Amino acid sequence: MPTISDVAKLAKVSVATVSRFLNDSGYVGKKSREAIKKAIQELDYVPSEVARSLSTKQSDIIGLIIPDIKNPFFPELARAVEDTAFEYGYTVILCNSDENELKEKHYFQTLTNKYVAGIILTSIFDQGTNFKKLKIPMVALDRPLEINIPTVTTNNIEGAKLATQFLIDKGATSLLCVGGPKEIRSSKLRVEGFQEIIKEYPIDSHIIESPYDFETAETIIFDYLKHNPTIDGIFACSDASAIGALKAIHKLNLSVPEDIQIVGFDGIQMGKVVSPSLTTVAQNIYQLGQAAAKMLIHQIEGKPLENTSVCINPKLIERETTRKERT
Amino acid sequence: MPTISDVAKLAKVSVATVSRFLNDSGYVGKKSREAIKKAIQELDYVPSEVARSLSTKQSDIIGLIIPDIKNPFFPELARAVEDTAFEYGYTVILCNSDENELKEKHYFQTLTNKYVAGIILTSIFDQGTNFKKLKIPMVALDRPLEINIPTVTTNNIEGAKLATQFLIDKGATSLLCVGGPKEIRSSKLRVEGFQEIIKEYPIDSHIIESPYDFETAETIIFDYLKHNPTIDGIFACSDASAIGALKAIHKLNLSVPEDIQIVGFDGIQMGKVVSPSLTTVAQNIYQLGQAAAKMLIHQIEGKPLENTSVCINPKLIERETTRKERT
DNA sequence: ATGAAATATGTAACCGATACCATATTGTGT
DNA sequence: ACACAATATGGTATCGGTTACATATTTCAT
Repeated sequence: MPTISDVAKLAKVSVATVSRFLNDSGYVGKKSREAIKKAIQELDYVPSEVARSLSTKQSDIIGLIIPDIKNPFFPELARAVEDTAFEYGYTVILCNSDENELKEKHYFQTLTNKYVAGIILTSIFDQGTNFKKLKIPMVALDRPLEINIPTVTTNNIEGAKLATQFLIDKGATSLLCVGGPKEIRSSKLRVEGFQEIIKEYPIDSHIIESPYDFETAETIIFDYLKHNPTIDGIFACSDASAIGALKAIHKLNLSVPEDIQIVGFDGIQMGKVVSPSLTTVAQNIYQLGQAAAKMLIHQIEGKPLENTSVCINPKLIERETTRKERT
Repeated sequence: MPTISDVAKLAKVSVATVSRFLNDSGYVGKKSREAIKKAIQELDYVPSEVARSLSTKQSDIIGLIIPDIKNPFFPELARAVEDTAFEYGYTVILCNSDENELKEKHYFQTLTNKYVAGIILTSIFDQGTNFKKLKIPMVALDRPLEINIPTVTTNNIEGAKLATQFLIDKGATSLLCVGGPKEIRSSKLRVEGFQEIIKEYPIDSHIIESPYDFETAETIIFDYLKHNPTIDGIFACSDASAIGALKAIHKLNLSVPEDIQIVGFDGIQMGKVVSPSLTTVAQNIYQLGQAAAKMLIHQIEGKPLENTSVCINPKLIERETTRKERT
């Protein structure tokens, strides 16, 4: 691999001049410019990122910390982040935190030690104190944090309202809201949205909590429905629990949407594929990731942020777990 | 951030001694050892990976090049790789190649420029010449390459045989094999396995090709089935196309498994969730990723590889797209 | 013509490690 | 006690860039 001094030698200039040329900093004469261009071409020279990082204390790596790439929500997000990073010449390190605070801290340590340019974080912990110390550009994704860093989220309240209103419009009269783990703020907001609509109607409503995975959700919902047979509409705060609900209802020998209607939240691929296919409040996951990556890169490159936080409106996708007509 | 020389100063030794201590190379006296330990503790010192990389021309980063993390097969794989990397103190850069040769090359360039310790590659291209030049530790994952590098794959032929035999045992008499894109070697092998079983039976068989995504698969299979109504068993070389098949059959107003039985290949999550749930040849995806990562790290750390290639046997999971009893 | 400003370029310190080489000290066999 | 090996440690070049500073040349207004 050729180095900057190889280029300098071939172009008969100093390394400083080559460096100035590469970074477009300071003056470089026309002749030198040409000579350097030729030398770079000839040697097939690419500057060493590592050396550059050591010198500038900044690499072209972005850290992406998410709970678990296996969770169907995150692949698309990761893809969006990687695509955007790629477009701007950055590279992505993938970190699965498992929502484990220690692991998350460890990643912070590792990433800063690599002089990453920035971090995109989907976390339930309020790492406030940690961040401040680091002062690396950062964007919170999907789940708003307490501390004041730029954030990209879906409009959770609005989405929940959409879903709840839709269920009511389709004739549901006794609603169950399946919330996610209470540590997750976005889930809390979705429950809030649900409540806001509910309080405007003289309607029977229930709220339960369940983790975001189908198996557990299925069990919990199964039990709850068994003891509450009046329920005829479910708003699940995640598609995963919606799918769990679907299975639970099947097991109870009830049918969807005739006996119980379901609206999920997230818009993961799987929702298309289950049957009946899932009516859901779809987040624009790709857009979320893209927005976060762009915001981060803007920060990194010192461009002013027009918005310190972005809130993307979700869209209700009507599929088969809700009725076609108002009953 | 404290540096090695801060530690040296505090411990009243030279940086060389600290370095020797850190890397356990060369002699370090007992007194120095203690002093250094204390200094490190006190300063909360962590060696700079970047500086180390520059010096040794090797980082603790592993590059993972896959076609697309959105493809449901890869999240679990990526997770396995990341987990294993984490366990051994490595970090993973995620690269989505989109099976685009240029993009893949670009990633190779970027990764080597970062002095990555090794690369795990799922590619259809035979980058032989590129690799040789780089001579970075490398492992081919899932899709065997022509060139001779360590490889981790599922036993595709065996899996296909399992599936085909199973369909025949369950009474299918006219089989359709839905292969993947012909550039993908694993898909070719699955078709081969299919053929090997078929030729032992006096059975009607068809082979078609379809990309690995449901929408397209659905269309292609729909058309094919319409013109070939005798078909009563489908072996799809991917779960994605199996799910496509499922939908196509529904559209034709036929039922699964009564009219047509289906066996997929891959064992992705989604297969559990569709209804009827998918009988499939499940790859042990996590194990694949883990094995690949371990092999790579062994190479990196100069440990001898006991096997230059690992072939993991898949397992047939019987669910609802095949009949319970032989007809 | 002249001095200030703008342009052009080179030297060398620095980023934070590693590792080669030289030197000093200790241990061991005879 | 002496030679020689083993142990312990430090100095410093090096990895491949960036950048502050010094110096040289050109441009240009007055």
